[in-house]
Amino acid sequence: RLRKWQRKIRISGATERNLAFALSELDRDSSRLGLPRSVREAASVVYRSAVENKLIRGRSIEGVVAASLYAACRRCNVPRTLDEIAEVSRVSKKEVGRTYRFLTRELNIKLPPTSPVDYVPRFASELSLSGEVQSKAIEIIEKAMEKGLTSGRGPTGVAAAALYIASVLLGERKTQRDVADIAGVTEVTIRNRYKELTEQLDMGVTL
Amino acid sequence: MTDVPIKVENIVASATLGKSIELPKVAPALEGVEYNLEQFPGLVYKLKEPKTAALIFGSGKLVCTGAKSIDNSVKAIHITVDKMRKLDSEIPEEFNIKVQNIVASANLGKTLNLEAVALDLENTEYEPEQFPGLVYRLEDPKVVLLLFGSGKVVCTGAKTIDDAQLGVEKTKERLGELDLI
DNA sequence: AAGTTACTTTAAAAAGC
DNA sequence: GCTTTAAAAAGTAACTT
Repeated sequence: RLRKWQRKIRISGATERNLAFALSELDRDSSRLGLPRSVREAASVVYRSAVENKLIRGRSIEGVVAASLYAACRRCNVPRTLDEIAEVSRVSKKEVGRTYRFLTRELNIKLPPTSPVDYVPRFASELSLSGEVQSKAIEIIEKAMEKGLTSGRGPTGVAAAALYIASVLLGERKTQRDVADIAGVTEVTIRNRYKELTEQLDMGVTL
Repeated sequence: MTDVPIKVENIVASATLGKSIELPKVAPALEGVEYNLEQFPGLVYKLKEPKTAALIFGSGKLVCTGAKSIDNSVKAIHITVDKMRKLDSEIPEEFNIKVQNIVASANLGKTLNLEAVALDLENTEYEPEQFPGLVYRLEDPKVVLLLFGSGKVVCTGAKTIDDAQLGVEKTKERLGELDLI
């Protein structure tokens, strides 16, 4: 009986140690990404439920933490790309994506695909663009979504092109290079989305 | 009358020769064969006609990929095994071949709003940040489809051409039921 | 800016790490 | 899970020219 009791203590000790490690890992990743405490909290909730449902087996704590954070960012509408999550954590993009799918499936978390709209505030502020430009960009994105111009396209590329167009329209022009760097896409992608949006939506050629 | 023509793009088939094989012994019969046993346990032999690639193992099992028809897959396997037999007459003339996977493409004819499909269609995964296609898992037939905004589709996982065809048709039917096409 | 190549996803088998 | 093969879909990336 004593042996059993000792094992229990040892196990719970390990459990607590793992949780402490996971939370410190979460803090590290979150601060590197400049995420608010609310998102960090949401991520810890996802992580804890993953532990409760014994979903850590066969997976690294770092990976589950990274995937929980990725999911929390999406749910809180302040998305980070898999590349950004992979950069700050010590988990590969592939592993984060795979663990994310596993967690959402096992925990019945259904998140709609990331909307380009959710990237607008962050990109705009990093580019020092006004609220008017942000509103215009969001308006462009919503029209694009209605016309099915976003199916299959990367959300960051769509957000970047919309911001670029809005910045030109409202006289706060930014270069494609600056927008591309902030959004983490290439200028070619911005150009492709830009052409598609200006041609298939209203907008006269504003180049 | 859904009648969506599908195009078989790739066939994966395996064969069991029924006798273990000394890879170094038969390798000389296969021109251009590649083998890095440290990297992968099988020989890699690429045939030009039918354009296929075969993976040959010491256990006497073989995998053939790349054929665009079952006939060509079977043909490629026989051509490859016949060459091997020139250096190992013990290899039987007859052996079993099994189609393991069929990849086919098709066009549904109408564009799809993937975000809408993702919301209403069951068993889907759609992550445009990673891949432009929406993944749809059908249970019967047990195949997986990749749906694109253009209306083009890829069906994989089928063991028979009929299942690939049925998979595409059921998908189109389901999309119609949900008013997504 | 156009072209080319290449990687993302899906399935499946093989032998072994 | 990984390694290796082939092939399509469409988007994006990285090099060349």
